[in-house]
Amino acid sequence: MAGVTLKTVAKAVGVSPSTVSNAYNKPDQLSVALRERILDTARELGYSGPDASARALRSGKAGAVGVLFTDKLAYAFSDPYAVGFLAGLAEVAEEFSTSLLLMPLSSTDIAGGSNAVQQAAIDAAAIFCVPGTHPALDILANRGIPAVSTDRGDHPDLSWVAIDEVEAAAQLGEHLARLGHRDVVVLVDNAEAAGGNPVELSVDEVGYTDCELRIQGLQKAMPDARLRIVSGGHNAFSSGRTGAEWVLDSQDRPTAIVGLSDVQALGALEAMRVRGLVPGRDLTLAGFDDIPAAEAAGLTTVHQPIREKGRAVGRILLDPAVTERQLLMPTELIVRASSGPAPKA
Amino acid sequence: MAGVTLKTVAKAVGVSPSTVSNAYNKPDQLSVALRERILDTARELGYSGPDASARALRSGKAGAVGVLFTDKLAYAFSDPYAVGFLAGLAEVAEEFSTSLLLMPLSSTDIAGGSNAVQQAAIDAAAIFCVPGTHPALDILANRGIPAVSTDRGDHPDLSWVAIDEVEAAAQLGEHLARLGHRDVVVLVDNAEAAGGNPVELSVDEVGYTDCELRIQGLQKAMPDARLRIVSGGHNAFSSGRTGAEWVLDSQDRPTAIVGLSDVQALGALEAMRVRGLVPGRDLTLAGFDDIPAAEAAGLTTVHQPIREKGRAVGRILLDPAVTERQLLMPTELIVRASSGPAPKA
DNA sequence: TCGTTTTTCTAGAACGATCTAGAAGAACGA
DNA sequence: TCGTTCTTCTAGATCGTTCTAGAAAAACGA
Repeated sequence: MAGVTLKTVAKAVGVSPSTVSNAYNKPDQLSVALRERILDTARELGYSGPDASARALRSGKAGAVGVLFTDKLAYAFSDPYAVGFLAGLAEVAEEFSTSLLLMPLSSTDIAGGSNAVQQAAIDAAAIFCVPGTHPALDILANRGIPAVSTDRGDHPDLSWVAIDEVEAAAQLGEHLARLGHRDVVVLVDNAEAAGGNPVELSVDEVGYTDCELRIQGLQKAMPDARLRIVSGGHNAFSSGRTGAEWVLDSQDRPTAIVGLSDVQALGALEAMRVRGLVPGRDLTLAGFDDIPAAEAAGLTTVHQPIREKGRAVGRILLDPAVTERQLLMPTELIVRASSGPAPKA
Repeated sequence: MAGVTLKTVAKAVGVSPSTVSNAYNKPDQLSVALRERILDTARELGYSGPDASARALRSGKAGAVGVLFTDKLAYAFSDPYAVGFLAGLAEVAEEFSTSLLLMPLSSTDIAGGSNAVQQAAIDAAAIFCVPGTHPALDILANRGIPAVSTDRGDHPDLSWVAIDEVEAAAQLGEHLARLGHRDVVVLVDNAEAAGGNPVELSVDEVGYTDCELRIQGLQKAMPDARLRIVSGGHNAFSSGRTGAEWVLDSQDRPTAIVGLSDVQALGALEAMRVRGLVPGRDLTLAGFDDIPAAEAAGLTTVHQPIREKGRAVGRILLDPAVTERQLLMPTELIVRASSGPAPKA
């Protein structure tokens, strides 16, 4: 059973290895009768088709697309937004009989040679919310692996499927400004704040391109407002709650809180609920992404077509017919009950 | 940049290919000075480390674990239960610097040689809710790839991390029986019912082992009850709704509906809501899995430690120190507002 | 009938690494 | 000084395929 290779089968049937290979890969290159004889013999010998690694080596195709997430892989699954992206990508991957390789991005061994991004046998890569400065991106570029990012990069030859972050956030900012808000706290994802101790950051410390741009958009739309940036940790429900708790319990409460992701905003919602604060009346709360739970919670947020984003990335990576390399997706401000007029001072 | 291999670097430095290989993989096999010289030269030449496929071929290690889901990969992401499993698995994979390979299981080309299960370069596989009869499992066995399933199989040497499906369902059945229910519809995942046309099935037609066992458990706990099995399609919110609609609009309404997954039960909840039916009062509704949304919806369900299940599978696959090959996880009946006494006839 | 095309199959060289065994030289102890 | 051990490095085989180029046989057209 072990050690059965193409050669073994070839010898057993009495043909050349090439022919056995063709029996699997190019059925029209040999007679039907011979092909069947080969496949039968293979079955008998317990040969289960050409070895994946060898095939990948020789043909230069791995049959897999890598997926890069920031931070912990396990974290990615806690955000329905990320999961939606994955679902869209998986749809296209499935269509092209390609597997998805989820790679851990543990920053510890990025410098050394033994990290997943180096090791991975992939034909292309989808980059989801990874800062443009991350070393893994250099490694990919170095390996010559085509990649599509969910952030617009600076390089004109970079591929991406993104939204106009600034404009999207500006829409939300205008909405808040119109409601009279001039004191806003923005909840962001930030690794340094991990461990349950919320911190206030300057714009430069944010780290993620998309977050920076969204903050820019808010500022642009509400130039007179005071914007404070707060992080309760990684992008997660609990971080949103922790961050919001810190803000709500401080002396200096804002009139509105904006979560740069819905999961964070929903965490903040929980913090408000515990304190008996009604969103939209006592304090305005808004999110970003428009995940399914946002609708149920009545959360004002910015909708982005996440699943379609995943599909588009997949198509750019896998479909040779698709030539468009940079795609801007539409966004839409969804106003729900969680936002209301700022209380008169 | 292209075509730079170990050999190129070796020639440039003036050493043998083996030494360059060692510079990457066995740093203690050569002097520090030489190693640095090699790595520097590699950087200069634009060599980005040993090729993944070649390494995999020669060393026999792919650095990836395959994940098999039933049905469409994209579907898997729509169930928080599946996502939770994935998150647990990812946690452990991350720990071992191993990637996760999500493989599409399109049943069409399983017979032919060109499917993902054949192609995939993986060291091991996690099998999530795949019927024991699925051809992909044979392929894996044939390839000699160790696998851990989330269903208890018949073979004593098969690895699994599972729950006692019969017992778990029996707990729920007892609860329903105690409430006086004797007419129950069970909503199941079934591909044949796809397309929005709900069907009633016999036990033999269900297909999924876990579903069959759960039905057995219900029957065992409520021997006098009439159990009807209905499917609205794949395991998803919409199928649960469709199936429930069909049941609710029929002449022959049951007093209780059990979704064999929470997403289906929540879909049924939606169907009830639209019809003005209050769960727990007009009709009892119960689910299975206890996903986060179940709590918010007040759904009676059977809790299973899904994330821990994922972790356990990961450890069996990756941690050589773990010798336990079969693990039974605990379950717990969670009674919430959606279940109540059956109306007196 | 004879050249030409088509079908069917093969030899042998890649693909890019890692492994096994062992050689050359340095370091060591007595 | 000599044998022994340790460090550092290398030659060459090997992993299991697929690819390129072309040969042999069969089918075809005039």
